[in-house]
Amino acid sequence: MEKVKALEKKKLISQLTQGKELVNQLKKQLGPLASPEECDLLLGKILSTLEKSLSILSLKALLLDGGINANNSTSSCSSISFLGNNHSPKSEVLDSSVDQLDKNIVSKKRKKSQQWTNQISISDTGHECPHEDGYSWRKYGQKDILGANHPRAYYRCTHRNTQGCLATKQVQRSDGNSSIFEVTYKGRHSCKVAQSNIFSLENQKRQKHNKKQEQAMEIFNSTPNHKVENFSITTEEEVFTPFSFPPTPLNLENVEETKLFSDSMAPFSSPIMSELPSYLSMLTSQNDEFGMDQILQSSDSDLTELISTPTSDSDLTELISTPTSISDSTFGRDWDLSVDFEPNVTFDIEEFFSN
DNA sequence: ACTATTTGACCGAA
DNA sequence: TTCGGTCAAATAGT
Repeated sequence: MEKVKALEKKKLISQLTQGKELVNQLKKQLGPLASPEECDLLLGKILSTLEKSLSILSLKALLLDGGINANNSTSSCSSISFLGNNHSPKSEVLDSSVDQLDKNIVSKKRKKSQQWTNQISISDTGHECPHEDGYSWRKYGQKDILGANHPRAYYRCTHRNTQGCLATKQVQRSDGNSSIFEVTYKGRHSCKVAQSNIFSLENQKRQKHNKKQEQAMEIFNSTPNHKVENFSITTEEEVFTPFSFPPTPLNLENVEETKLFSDSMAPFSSPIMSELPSYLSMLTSQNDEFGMDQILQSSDSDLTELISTPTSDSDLTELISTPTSISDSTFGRDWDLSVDFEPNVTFDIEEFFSN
């Protein structure tokens, strides 16, 4: 356990140092010759760094709290936010999720909620609609939120009436960075139409990605000093499935949906898949403790690149900030990291690591 | 005509 | 009473 603590501390320091360095770079970028693209890139990296740091801290707090229970089969999920401050309106959503878990613990008689809450922050860096996620949404309301600079828009699945799909989402521009949209998903899609939409969206993304790589290779090869002989185009598997385990079955009752994603979709393919928890990337470095080294084959740095580095202004930068339920027997055992993070946890860092 | 969005009203929780 | 979430009539777009 001591080893793990040292590793955590080292990782945390490394992440924070990296963050500091990136802020310095950004500071330089913000001069008269500032490049918006470069600033966007740096901001994404900074956010990712902070996110990972907080992941480490949150997981540690969670572990201290005895939050992970590998045998627990609860479907309760929640979110963690790294982008807002304590007064951010979305923290209310998070708090409610935590409350919900607490209530579930206190009263086991109560039926467990079928609802899951998720948050994905999307940096709107380019031409793609920041809200485009393959699903078909219908806006049903907008509200000015106290303390927030931007109103919150409420969407529900278009197929609510026709198919009874109860999925909803909330979209709000980030207070700190208005180019970032904070998207909170609530409820699962039960509609069938959405799945084909997502699949087609994913295919478009993959095609774009491959095209970019081909272009990059051409440019690279045309550079005299950078001739590449074995430039292997990364396979879709490598690009889109940084984790080697099947996607999260958010609703075990909804086998069809789960199967579809398992068979054909990558973890980051949809809102559902995008909720792969950032703290899992951190777990990869602790996999000896969790026995996950056979499961999580991607390195931490790989993940950082995959998650936080936009390859062009048309790429969506999905800052995955939401741990959610992971329950899948494909792991060789029944894993369930259905955990709730308290985003507003405060603690003494020295005390934190001295435990 | 049909569908989507806007926006003030309403409701429930805190 | 306040505030976030939803409803539903009005409006806009096709």
